[in-house]
Amino acid sequence: MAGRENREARPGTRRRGPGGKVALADVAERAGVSLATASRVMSGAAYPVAEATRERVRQAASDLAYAPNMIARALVRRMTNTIGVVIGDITDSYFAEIARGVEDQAYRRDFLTIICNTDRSPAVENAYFRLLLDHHAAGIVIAGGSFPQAPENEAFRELVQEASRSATRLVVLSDRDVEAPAICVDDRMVTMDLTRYLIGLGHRRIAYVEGLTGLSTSLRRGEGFARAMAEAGLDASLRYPGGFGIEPGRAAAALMLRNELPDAVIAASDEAAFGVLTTLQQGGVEIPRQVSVAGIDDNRHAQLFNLTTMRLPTYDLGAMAAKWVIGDEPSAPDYRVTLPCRVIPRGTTSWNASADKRKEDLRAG
Amino acid sequence: MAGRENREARPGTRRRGPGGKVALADVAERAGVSLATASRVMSGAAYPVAEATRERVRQAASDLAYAPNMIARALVRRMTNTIGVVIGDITDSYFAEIARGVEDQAYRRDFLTIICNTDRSPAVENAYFRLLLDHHAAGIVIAGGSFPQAPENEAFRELVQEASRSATRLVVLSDRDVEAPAICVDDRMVTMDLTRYLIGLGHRRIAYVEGLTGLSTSLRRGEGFARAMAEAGLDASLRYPGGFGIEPGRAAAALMLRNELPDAVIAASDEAAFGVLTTLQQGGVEIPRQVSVAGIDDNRHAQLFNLTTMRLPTYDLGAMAAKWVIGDEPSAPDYRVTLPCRVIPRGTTSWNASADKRKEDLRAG
DNA sequence: TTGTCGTGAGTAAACGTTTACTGCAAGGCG
DNA sequence: CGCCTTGCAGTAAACGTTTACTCACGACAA
Repeated sequence: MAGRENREARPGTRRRGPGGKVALADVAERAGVSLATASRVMSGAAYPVAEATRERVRQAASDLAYAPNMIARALVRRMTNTIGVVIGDITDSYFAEIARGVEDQAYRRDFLTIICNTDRSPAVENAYFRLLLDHHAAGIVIAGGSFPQAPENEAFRELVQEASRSATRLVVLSDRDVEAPAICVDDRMVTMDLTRYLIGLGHRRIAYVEGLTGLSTSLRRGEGFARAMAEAGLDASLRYPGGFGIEPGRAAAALMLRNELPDAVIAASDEAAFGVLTTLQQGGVEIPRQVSVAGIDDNRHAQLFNLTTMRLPTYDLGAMAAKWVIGDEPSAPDYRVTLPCRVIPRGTTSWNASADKRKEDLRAG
Repeated sequence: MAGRENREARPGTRRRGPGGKVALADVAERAGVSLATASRVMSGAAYPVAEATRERVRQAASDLAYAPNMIARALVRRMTNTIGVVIGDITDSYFAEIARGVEDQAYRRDFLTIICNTDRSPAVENAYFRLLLDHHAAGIVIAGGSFPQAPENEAFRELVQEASRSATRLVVLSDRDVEAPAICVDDRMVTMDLTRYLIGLGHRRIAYVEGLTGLSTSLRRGEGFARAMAEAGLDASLRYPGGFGIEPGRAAAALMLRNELPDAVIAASDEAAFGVLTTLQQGGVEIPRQVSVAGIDDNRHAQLFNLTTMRLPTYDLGAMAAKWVIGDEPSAPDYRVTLPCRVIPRGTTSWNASADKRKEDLRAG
């Protein structure tokens, strides 16, 4: 018994290779158990191993500073401990918040978060989708809206099919019209509620600065604005081509300054609203006395500008997606959640003074 | 010859498994070549393969829609096609820009970018470092500064050692005082140049809003401020405890409003400068007539606030790091680059009117 | 004719885990 | 006393590539 603690190398056993990395075989050898037993202890599998043996293996692993090779594990499990997040641009705080939501959940379970910036190119989106599938990511979170007209949509659909056949879980954070779990916001409702809020403040002549042209999100937000205006019997034709960045907001505001000012402006994003806000101010317009301005997002800087905005649950979108990907519930192909949003009233919007006049006119008339 | 196109299965050959995934063996079989040859064609290795054979394999791969299993490849290559980026918080535009720089380069070579938010916790930083090492990332980019006092520094140092023994390349984007390639900015020079610029504008009483307490970057920036003030014979004691966010800027400005206003304020980050700026304005101070304000970073919103700031090459920091990680040059253990920064003068700083008076006083006196 | 070389292709051994089987005691039961 | 569980642990076959060797074959010089 004594002196035979270390058996000679079995086939499969191996001392530390040239890389110097200690492998599970080294741990097994030191603990005097088989590779299988060592694996069962280290991988935390629910498998009957005597407590004494378990402890011996743990000790050996700790002595040797054993670090499991995740790649080898991934090979047999057919799955890496990674979650891919496909977004427009990490530099955009909207996407950054989503990514952060994913990452926080991922970190808790020792998952790694892969960021994929597409710059809203459907081709790049597909390329990344493929890359993540090839990487055997545990999950893929696709966060951008789609371009209903894009020719790449067909390929995208095929990739979704392929994903559903594989073990990697797909979540979509915007209505992509594909068979995949979706965690969304009701974009139509977002602008409807915001528009109603402004109408409620007495504004009648409301301008809308559109989102990025062709994007599904933009389309739906535009619809929401139109519908809310229509239900109040107002004219929804005061629209400006836009985008989600600062510049489009600036350009729209510059146009407004040349004509009769609107009572209020809704921009499809906070950034665009910042552009509108600063440009109007530079043009001598007092906000909110003359014009109310509202954005969508409630990003970190909205508070700084004291901007009224629609708060979007960006972080939660990401966090929920990650939770489902990592979670143990069985796959739910018809999983679909809509998260609520709400108006955050701040200083860039106020009661429309001229509305008082209108009311009086009505009363008098 | 005819009818024998498909040889029977050799050992190692295998039809599509339950996962339905086509493997290289399937391609080899269809092309009527060995696994090795198929591998040599698909992996693009520089190895003599006849053009006809090469084409046959390519065709087979394309017919079967073969997608190589990156995990298996990674196992034998002992390296995944991933780059880890360890940052404070992706939601902070400073880090987002760095991450974007990395990702752009990574994407070009089909590398995946892993984002690791530490929230500036040395413990989390180490945990992620370990995780990335275990993941056999091709490279690790560490972007945050260090806390010279942190007890975790010892473990960090050991991880650096381990990294240097492994094949994964480590780059540090801030002076971490470890044996690793570094791509940095001279933080001392950053504040020195900015302070000199303000002194050049005639400001004498200059306040400094510090960065996050204890962080090496903050310490060096503080030193730079002090040195520039000293060399001009000015008092550098007007310092406010700070941080890199908006709130610390606000708090510092609130304090300033209670006492004699400074001629100018330098904040250790743009965000803090935004806080200073808006709070001073809300307090009735005219910028830049009464007080000049400058930040550090030149982030996306600096332009919106018309903020004078020091432009930091954040994107390039990330891009260069990624290039080196992916690049083919042999490892350069003493690789060390310092990137230049420059002042971006904007509207929040101006010539100090009272300096004219001083000058006249001097002339008269 | 024989030895040498270059070219193109195949064999099989890694890479480091996980896990489906198999095996062996010990204990319960008829 | 034989048989069937049950609890632990070991054997070996995957997982899907890459790559160090080996080999066959034709050309070419000696």
